[in-house]
Amino acid sequence: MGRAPCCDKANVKKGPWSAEEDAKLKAYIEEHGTGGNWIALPHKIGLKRCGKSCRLRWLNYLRPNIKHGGFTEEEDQIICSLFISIGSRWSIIAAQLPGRTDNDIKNYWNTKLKKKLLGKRKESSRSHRLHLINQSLHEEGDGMNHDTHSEALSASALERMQLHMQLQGLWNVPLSFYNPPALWPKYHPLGDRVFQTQLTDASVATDETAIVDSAQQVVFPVNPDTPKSIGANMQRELDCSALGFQSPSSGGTLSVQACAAAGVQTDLHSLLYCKTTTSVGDEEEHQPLADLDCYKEIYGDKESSIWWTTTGFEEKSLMGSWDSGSALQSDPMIPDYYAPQYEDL
DNA sequence: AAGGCAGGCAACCGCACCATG
DNA sequence: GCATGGTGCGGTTGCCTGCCT
Repeated sequence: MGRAPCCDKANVKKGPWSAEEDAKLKAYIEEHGTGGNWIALPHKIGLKRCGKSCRLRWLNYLRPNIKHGGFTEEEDQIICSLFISIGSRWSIIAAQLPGRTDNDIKNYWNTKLKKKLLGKRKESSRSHRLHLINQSLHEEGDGMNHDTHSEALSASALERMQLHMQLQGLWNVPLSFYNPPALWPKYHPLGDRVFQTQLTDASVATDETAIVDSAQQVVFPVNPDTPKSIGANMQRELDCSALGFQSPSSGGTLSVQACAAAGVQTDLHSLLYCKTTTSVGDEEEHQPLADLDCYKEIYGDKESSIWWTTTGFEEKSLMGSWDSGSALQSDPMIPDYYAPQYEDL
């Protein structure tokens, strides 16, 4: 037996909000706040809406300082960076983009960014290759149930892996370079300071708004507007993985990551906008992605080529020959999905 | 001009988490 | 420790709009 519904579904209005409803809700909340109870709120103001619907409307549309559409290139890069690292944690991603809502970002990702990055590819070919991969893992691995393994490869994880491969294939750098914790502070309003702190003194962790890891090291500054639950979620993320920086004192590779942080903007930018920047003196040279040698090598010249190539994925994953900088081993989040399988290869 | 189709977006749904008694 | 209610979140749905044939 399921739990009781939060409202009387027969007596609540559904569908698009009218201007009058918007005005009522906005006026009430601006004057009284939510009162800490969304369920009771619609009754107070005479709206025949579910409390959850009111909350959603307020958070995604009526709330002050909400931005709609017009995502900037920098925002694109932040979204992509974070998605690659943490997957579809839209609320966490939204917390890094002031004025953006998780719903907005989710829609933007699903309708535009994903297509931009992953490109058009033949679904059948992709499915076939995934089947081969799963089959190989099943045969060579620990005898894990094939179906179970397939299910373990969530769509989100697959997309993230694909993005990893895109980046690695194009720039031939260890995927650990894309370790986003090195990026988050960079992008965050507070980030420069925190990031500099990382570079100079890993022991400093005085910012009250920062999340601190078990070693009392600042690993991520929390947006003051971030709901507590989001902060808690992020803390869990950080707790359950090696997401955080490796500090110089712990023998980490911060300088490399710092370089990577500086470079990843360019990399993602290139993927997103199909151009690459090559420093030639003070000049920047833009060239179409399809003209790049590495692109041709990976994707081939023919339009029918798919991005998911032997050189890009299968060779490494099926033969268990990931580089020392292997994405799946170094990415702090990927192991959630893959580690148990790859350990045995 | 009309019908089909795909993309974009707002909103809904169900589940998980958290606080409280 | 358990039950209950409120909230947050991600996935999904369905409507609207513009484009194509």
